Amino acid sequence: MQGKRMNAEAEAPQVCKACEARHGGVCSTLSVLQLIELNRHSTRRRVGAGDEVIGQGEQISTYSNILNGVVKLSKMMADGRQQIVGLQFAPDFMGRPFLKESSLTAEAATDAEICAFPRAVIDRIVNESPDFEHKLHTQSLKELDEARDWMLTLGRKTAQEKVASFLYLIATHINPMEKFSKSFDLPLSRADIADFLGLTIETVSRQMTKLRKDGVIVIENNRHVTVPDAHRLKDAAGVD
Amino acid sequence: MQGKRMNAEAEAPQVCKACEARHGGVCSTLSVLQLIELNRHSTRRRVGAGDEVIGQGEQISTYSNILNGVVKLSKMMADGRQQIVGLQFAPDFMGRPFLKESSLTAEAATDAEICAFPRAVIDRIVNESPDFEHKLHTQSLKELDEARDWMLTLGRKTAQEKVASFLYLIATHINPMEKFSKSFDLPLSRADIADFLGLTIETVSRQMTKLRKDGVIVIENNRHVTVPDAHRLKDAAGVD
DNA sequence: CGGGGACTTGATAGTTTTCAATTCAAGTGG
DNA sequence: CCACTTGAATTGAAAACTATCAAGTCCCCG
Repeated sequence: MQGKRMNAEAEAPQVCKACEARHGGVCSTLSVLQLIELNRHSTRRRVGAGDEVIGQGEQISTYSNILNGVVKLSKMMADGRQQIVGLQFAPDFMGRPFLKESSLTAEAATDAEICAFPRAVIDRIVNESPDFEHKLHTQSLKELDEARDWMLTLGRKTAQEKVASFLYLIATHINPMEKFSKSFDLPLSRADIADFLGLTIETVSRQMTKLRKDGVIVIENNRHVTVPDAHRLKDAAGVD
Repeated sequence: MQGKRMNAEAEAPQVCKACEARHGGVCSTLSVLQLIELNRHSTRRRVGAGDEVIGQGEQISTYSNILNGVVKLSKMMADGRQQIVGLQFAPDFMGRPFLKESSLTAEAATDAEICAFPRAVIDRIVNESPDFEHKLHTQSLKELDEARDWMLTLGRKTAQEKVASFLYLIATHINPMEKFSKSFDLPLSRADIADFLGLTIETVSRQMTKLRKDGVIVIENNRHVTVPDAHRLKDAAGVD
């Protein structure tokens, strides 16, 4: 211990030690040395709800980890119609490896904190470290599974089931510590929920009201939702 | 040359040499030795239209390469509603790495040929060969991009645009040699198209008729489609 | 040539959207 | 502290789109 400075005993950067993304995030596969290297180039950043992290068609210059908050990924058509194609929660990795240009827009849905890395550094680590690519691959596959689940929701469910599916998704993702949160603030506005479900604001509102009147959920202040019975919500969502 | 038999000069298996999947498929990253090893355990198989390759909820015991034909990936709800969440063309790799159970059904849409590998062999090669995992990762990302594009179609496009989008997708994927095929046989029945677009058979039929009457497409014998002007189809699909 | 599945077409019903008005909550400034 | 403004959300009525139900037609195949 006396001043020995072997590489193997180097310490992880202070900010990483306390970082939510290390537990389950992509950084968890990195060696202490890689962590130090990556940390040297990373910038922790706070973004406000509504801020754009990257725009559809822009050059991809950085990737990021989400430390807390919710980020929405969306696509827009030429005439303005919009579809949210994914939500990302801590400790998700954000960015599309191996592509120069982003095919979607990433925008903070809530206030959020992210840890941003220059593209070049990540690309190098991917080449050097198979474990790191494996971790990214695993997350890509998870996102693909989620996207396909959502395709079933978009294509085949009724408005009622769609809204219930959305609430179920949030209840199961908003708090990484819980399997199902019985009470939570919605991270999305009615307009965003509509864009996620392929509905209009009015239809979302009507179906929320119906779920409330049916006793499946309790709503306070428009944004706070309580779910007395997870099974009833799951049934309403049409989930097996 | 005189009878030298060094490993580096071993020959790729005869079947692999002629294999479509080697050109652009995952096998293209393998060394000759790995190819020999993989080939020892692979079985080439012909499946008829409608045959199930793997079922939702089943154990995943094999992965496969598609050599020719089209395979549809679909999800079903408890009450029978169904959604096709992806189409795979040669030389796509089929299977969900790192998961024991399939979350979807893979079924041949047309007669097809596939090259099947036992799960264990692939899993080992993934561990040994970072290039192979990289190739799988790349394909996963491509599928994720396609899934998200389709989410926009499912959530925000009209029936007319959906059908045009489907035809555009087929025209750009049915023949790996062409960027856009002006004439092709539809690999899916009207029922399958409906399940892919989140519509009913009748609506698909009506929109096909409308596109035909508008001169965007020519239909012969129900299954054969000709597209006189790719731009008109693209516009009808609402693609930027 | 007949049977049967796949596809089309028509009429009607149902769901979701659109348009419009209203309520609500939270700030802002007098 | 109370109007007033503003943006978000709810509610209502009418319109539009897609699904459903019900015949037909076409085409492949024996």
